[in-house]
Amino acid sequence: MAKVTLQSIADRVGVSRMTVSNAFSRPDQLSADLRERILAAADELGYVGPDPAARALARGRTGSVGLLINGTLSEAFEDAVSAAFLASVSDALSTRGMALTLLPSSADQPFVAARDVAVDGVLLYICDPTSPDIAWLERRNLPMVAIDHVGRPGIAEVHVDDRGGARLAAEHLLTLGHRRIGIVTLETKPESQNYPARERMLGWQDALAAAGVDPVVVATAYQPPRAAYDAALSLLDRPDRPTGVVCFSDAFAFATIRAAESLGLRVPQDLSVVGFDDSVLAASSRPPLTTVHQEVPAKGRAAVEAIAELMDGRQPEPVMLPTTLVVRESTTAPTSR
Amino acid sequence: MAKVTLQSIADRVGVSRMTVSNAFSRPDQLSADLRERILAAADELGYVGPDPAARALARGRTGSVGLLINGTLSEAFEDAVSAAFLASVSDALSTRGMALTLLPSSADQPFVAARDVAVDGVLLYICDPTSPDIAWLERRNLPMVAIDHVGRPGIAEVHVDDRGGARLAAEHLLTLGHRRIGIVTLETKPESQNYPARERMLGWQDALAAAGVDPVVVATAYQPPRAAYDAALSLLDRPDRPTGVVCFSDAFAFATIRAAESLGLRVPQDLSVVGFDDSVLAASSRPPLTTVHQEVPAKGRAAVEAIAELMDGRQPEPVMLPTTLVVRESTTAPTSR
DNA sequence: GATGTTCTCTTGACCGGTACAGTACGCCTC
DNA sequence: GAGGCGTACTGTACCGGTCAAGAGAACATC
Repeated sequence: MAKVTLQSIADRVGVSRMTVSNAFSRPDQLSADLRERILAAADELGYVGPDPAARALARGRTGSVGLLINGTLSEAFEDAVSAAFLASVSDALSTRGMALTLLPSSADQPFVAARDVAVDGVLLYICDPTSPDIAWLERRNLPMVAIDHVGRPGIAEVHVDDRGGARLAAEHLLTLGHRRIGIVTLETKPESQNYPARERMLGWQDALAAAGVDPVVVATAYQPPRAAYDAALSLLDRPDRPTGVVCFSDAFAFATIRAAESLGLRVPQDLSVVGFDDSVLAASSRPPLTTVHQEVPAKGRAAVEAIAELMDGRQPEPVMLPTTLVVRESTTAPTSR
Repeated sequence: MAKVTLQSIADRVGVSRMTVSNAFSRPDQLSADLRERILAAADELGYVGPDPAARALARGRTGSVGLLINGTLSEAFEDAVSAAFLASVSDALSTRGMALTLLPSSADQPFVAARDVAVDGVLLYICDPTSPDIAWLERRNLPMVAIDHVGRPGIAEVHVDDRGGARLAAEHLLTLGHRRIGIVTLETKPESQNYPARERMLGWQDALAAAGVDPVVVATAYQPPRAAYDAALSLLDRPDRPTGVVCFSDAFAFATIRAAESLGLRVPQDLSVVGFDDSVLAASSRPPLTTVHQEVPAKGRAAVEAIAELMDGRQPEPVMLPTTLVVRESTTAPTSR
């Protein structure tokens, strides 16, 4: 059986191909009656609808937005926060009639998704700004929105108030009376600045410096929960261990709590722990985690909003979403010792 | 500035457009010397590479595979197991030079991704086999692979030995000496049979029936952890409560453990709990969860393998991956009471 | 009754590539 | 030196749509 195209339907009905195209894509351009007949004929011939690839070429839009993530996606998905972000992005896109295409990083592979996959715009989620993939995207002149990290000139931005949130976390410990405070965070390599890690560090330091407290910092390369656990151990397994710890994320906080417990310390009695992100697990963990809440779904929606504006030729305002402290049961006043 | 196409490069170098195309897509078709010159000219003109949309139309392949998930993606992503599956799919695809496009379900939306998005094949992950989206995909004649659920004739399948794994879980409790056994599982609506839920139920029943044990079943609509928690509560908050429980998933098991603890029951001393999936959280939870292990990354790879075979015109064998029991600390012999 | 207007449908060009069947030429073979 | 063959490049016909401008008829306007 020959392939069914607009032309075969047109021949069948006795109209021009363009009219058939309009029947599908611009119903207001023809009479309702004729449209009915065309759709009937199309159905009869087994036509499914305009071919997406052909339409993409003709229209200059593919109807899907890319998401670039550095490293393997496994890492990204295993984190509750990124998973929630992805979900909200995808949901927001679909209400606008677009799909989400995941662009794997091209590291050590001949296939360069950023060059070879058809998309109308790209969200940069956890990306090294110096990555060659971003360079490809720039050459393609694709609209880009950077989430949670500073991109380059010409790249729109959506992020959260990491610094302010971190400040709240540290101030919370200070207000409770803690003075020996530890920080368990992600190592920020100088060349590939992890924006949230840097900003959160600044926020903690803001608050601690204002109170004249000198924190003990342990930082780890990205590989929670194992690495965070080890880092936390090294922080806690010493005589002058902190009474309170602020952590880069909830995942880091959970690792820290496990490390504390393995040393026989109870949270929060012996150690107060503050997370960051307020992931779905934070409320139901034991003890329920005091953490900094960020609006992940709103972040996804804002990113989609921004990319849509760019695709329409407008220039979106940079977005910075608020963070708030959520006090649960993993923090309390230090016991005098 | 005019758009750079193969033609403009061809004019510049003084060769035919086809030769330029070959320089990019089939390097063996021209001399290395000329190819160099063409690439240099392309670079100079700011050419990025063959336009993906045009190439997709001409070649008849888009280079991306769709993933259809029923319901909002939020649900899918929040589950550690599906997230891991997605990650492995995406990684496996990228090594084959393909990207993954997420196709949101069309429920209550005018936009039908299954009809309008350009993909070369589709993975059906957690899909109602009767969904209209699948009907669209069938009309488009796209290769399809169903994961974890029975599709229809013509749809390849990849799943795990749910039934066998469930049997192992139940036999484990029986071997430990449990005789009052509960089941906390997902409700399977008759019309949209959830394949894993049904198969696992069969597996539990296989083992329990063979031992002459009549389980107490509580099933819940899909909305863990809250619904699973409530279901588990109703199971445990009675005088003749079970001493051991098998659960649909690790998430259900965690909910069950929380429910038990809220009633003052200790796991495993007062209640043994077995999960399913062996998600990343199972080993590090407290207590570490006895559960049924399934090879999620292998499942992703197998699905990609199958879709690739279909795209090559071959017919893949149905795949069934093994499951194994992983005994940790959430189960023990029942205390006589 | 000449002059808009609106509604419907058609015409022709174009989107930016790739497939396939040549053609031209150099080299080897006997 | 005719025939055969491999290499390097070209010509033409698609792939299956959409856009923008135009043509013809029906209806309204003055």
